[in-house]
Amino acid sequence: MPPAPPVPAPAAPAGTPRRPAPSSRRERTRERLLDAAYEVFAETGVAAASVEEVCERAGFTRGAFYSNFATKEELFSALLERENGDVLAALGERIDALLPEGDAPPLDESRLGDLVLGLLEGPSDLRRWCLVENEWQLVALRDPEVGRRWVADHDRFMDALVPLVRRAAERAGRRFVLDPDLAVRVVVGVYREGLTEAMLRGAEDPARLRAELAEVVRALTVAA
Amino acid sequence: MPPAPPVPAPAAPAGTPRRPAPSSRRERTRERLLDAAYEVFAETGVAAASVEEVCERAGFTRGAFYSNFATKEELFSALLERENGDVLAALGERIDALLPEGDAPPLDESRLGDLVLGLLEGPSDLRRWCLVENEWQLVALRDPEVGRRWVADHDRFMDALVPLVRRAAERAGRRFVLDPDLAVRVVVGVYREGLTEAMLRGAEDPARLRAELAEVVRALTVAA
DNA sequence: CCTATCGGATACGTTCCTGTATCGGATACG
DNA sequence: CGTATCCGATACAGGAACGTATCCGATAGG
Repeated sequence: MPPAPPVPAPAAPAGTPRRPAPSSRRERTRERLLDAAYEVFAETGVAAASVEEVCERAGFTRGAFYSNFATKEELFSALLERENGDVLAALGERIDALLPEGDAPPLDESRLGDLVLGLLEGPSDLRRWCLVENEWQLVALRDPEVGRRWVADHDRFMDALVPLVRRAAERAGRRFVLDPDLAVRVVVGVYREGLTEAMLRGAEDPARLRAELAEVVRALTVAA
Repeated sequence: MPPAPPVPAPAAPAGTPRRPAPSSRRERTRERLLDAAYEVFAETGVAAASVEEVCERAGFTRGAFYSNFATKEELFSALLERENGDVLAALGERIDALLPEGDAPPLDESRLGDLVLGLLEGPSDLRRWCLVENEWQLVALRDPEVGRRWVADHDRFMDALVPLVRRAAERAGRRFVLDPDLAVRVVVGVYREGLTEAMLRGAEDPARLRAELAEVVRALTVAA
């Protein structure tokens, strides 16, 4: 059997229109392995996933994998690095889009929920990202090494988010009645919790979540 | 080799002083298998845990396991049932303890954080329970069957908690400025998040968490 | 005390996955 | 166009965990 026709890259499975296709051969296979890992890890979990399954999904054999990564954990780590980078980049873009430099018309209080959603709704495939992120957290809770990285990334995310939320609140003519840091954590927590609960209840309806977020933000702020 | 001396039950590993030791032989081994599963699942995760490891930890061979459970998933399910029952029972007891029938002296606002902690601080080994619960949620997100059970148990928990929190707030002379249901979810969310973050940051200090909870409760309520 | 049943131990065969060592086609470069 | 290097495919043990079939000591009932 000839070395398997290179499989014309599964037509970019409705994801990652953001990343430019890398040029070198090695990078391409790495990228395809990461794509496959993203799918498989989300479907079956990291621990239950076999290297074989990931390779098969990517259209490779294990030879390709062991030529690019030493272990499954290293693959997972690389995946997190890639996706986290994307999420932060997307967050930056959305910050610029939602709150442009020039002082635009002040925000309506009733649109705060939309604003929060607009900020947090990062990854294209929410379900996948939610699953992998939860898994990541669990791994971090067990492995101190991973734990440190989780903390670092989490801090980075918060550092990007908090000042933005303050600006948004100001522009909406509101002020948080809590430590802003804590307030952001509360809102993010509600968002995450609401998301997973929606997934579990099978409700694809984001309206409820938006309303709840708006209510929480309203409750945590007062007119400045 | 004689059928392995029954190993005098590992001296009840600092947990479950609550359950009375069951009498029949079968129940005892079941119980010991569940204890071991609790440990192993928390340490390595359900997926990564092998039936063998659990049996070994319990002082049995796989024969005992397959005589009591069909699959690892069934074992996990039984474990959840047992622990969830304990958590709910403990919650009920704490409700009675913290808010006895007769109208006691009204609560100080500043002690709300303690109250919340007192209510939520259920299981003796927080770390273990946190890990297993997270794992449970992940399994639920992937398996609709488990998902339904998660939702049911979650609702049951909330149904027990919400009226209590309302009473507590009343007795403290405060009123929620949100839908109480949502408010409780917010507080529980902050608690959970704070807990896992504390675990990840290695801070065993519950003072910070208590302060944050109190602040959130204060922000979400007004004097009645 | 004797016997029947139960429950856990033991001993298999099987399946799946891993990791390495080697081979051969593809790509880059002169 | 030819050659060297790279990189993924293939082949090969080895190991780990699974599930079952069977055995035998322990417990309960008479």
